[in-house]
Amino acid sequence: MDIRTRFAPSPTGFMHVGNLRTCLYGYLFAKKNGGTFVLRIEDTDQERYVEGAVEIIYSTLAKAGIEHDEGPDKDGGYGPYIQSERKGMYLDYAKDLVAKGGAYYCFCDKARLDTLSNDSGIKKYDKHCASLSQADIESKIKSGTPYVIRQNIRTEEGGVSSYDDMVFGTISVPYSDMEDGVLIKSDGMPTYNFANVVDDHLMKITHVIRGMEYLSSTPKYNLMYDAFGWDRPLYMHLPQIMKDATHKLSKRYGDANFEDFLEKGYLVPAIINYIALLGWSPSGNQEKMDMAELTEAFDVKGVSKSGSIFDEAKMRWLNAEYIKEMTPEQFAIVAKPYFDKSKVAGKYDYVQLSKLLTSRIEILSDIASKVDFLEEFKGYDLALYDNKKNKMSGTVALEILEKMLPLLQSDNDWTNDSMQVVVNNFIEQGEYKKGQIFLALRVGVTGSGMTPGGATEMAELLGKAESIRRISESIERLRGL
RNA sequence: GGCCUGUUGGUCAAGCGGUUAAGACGCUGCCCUCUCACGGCAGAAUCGGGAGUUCGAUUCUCCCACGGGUCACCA
Repeated sequence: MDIRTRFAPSPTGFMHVGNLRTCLYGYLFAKKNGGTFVLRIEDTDQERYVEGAVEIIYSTLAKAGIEHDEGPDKDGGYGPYIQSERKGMYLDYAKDLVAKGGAYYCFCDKARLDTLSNDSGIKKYDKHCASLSQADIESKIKSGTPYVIRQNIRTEEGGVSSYDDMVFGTISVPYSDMEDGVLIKSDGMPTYNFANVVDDHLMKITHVIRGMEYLSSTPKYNLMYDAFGWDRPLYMHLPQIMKDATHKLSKRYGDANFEDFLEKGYLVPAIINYIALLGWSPSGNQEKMDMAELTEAFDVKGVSKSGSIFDEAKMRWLNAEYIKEMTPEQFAIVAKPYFDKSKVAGKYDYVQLSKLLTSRIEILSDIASKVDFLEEFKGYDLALYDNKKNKMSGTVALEILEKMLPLLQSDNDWTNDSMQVVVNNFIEQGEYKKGQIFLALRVGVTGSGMTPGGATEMAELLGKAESIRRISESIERLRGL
């Protein structure tokens, strides 16, 4: 059997990571099994439609590296792939279902429906119109009475609708607990429940992979497949991604969108890798995996039943892992926008900076805080020279800097290596300890207690002229102590 | 409230009747080291509760508690 999965988002805004994960699993499952991954846009709800949301769906998939085999832009023979373009067909299917006894016309108006609430305020349709005579139905339709088409759950037969979910196992819901839901709205449009079943069948979807909010309504959908005489698909329901123990990650928090993470400086492979691990665990111990590895490793057996809390700290770690394996040149390219926004914008060689940053940055937006000090030399705290362990103080630093200045001035290469030679020669004179010398130099040149690299690396970065100028300035300030 | 469903360290999780209850993130300490990182090593920390079944339960059954989902002419 040719496996076909689909991702069927509604164009209602940004791509939430929960949706992305559902999409990812559908993609991985299809690719793992040599199947087809279909993209279908479910835009039957005009009220929730958001301008530009469809473009976001395309761009997200493209950026994420999830390539669909069929979709609105890739006809595979099962189109159209946009639900609103399919709207003409649903009514006929609904009528067919009525003919087969799986649905019926309902003419109840809102006023009557409102009277159906039970003691706890929960209403359930009472099948009032299920028993209408054929003549009644025809005359009401002829007279233009608005109607909907409802699913006909054969509650009178008793029974239970069950199916085997790929992750949750057997799910059973008694007919008596189901309601005759609306399939076709009074405007002739299908509801999600109906369109979904019809579309999945027509598109020959074999495995329906979606969030677990559909877990308990799936038996109802299966009854529709049965009534149509269609084969039921297999289902893989996914646990939720939570913000904390009691709240699921939602769009309301605004920080759970794929785009937001990109802006914060997360790398696409890291985001994909992390969300793949949320709710699924590979059989081995390897956690860092690219798309190809994920595809190879993906297995329903590893999908968990319980919801998982989104842990940004772990995603940061993964992101850092991806950054660490980049070359300075590669890093400089993705980091450029962040360098440009920092105080060092345009003043330093980004590749040089990148050499120091790849092992010290977790996400790209950390860049500014790591490099801004380069431009914040003036007025630094002279107490930075104090260090008990090295018996260091401003006084000793002054001596060291005064003696080092001429030595450094004679170094014309001004590379990390050349300066190492100069400094090592000075160390060998035995007058000061290595730690004291480097501390004096590092602070004297950077004005910072913590730098992303050693003293000579920083000096190389700043350039000879600027470094000498700064050392001189530091000497002046230290003399004033 | 009815129905569906879940519950292993702070977090992600492995486990599938007998284990010293993996691994990862985070955290703490040590080593490396001119600071910061990286890297290496070590450590603390977990089976929601109660009944059963069993020679033996984290694993099986039931009940309870606590979460989550669902109950629209939204998807």
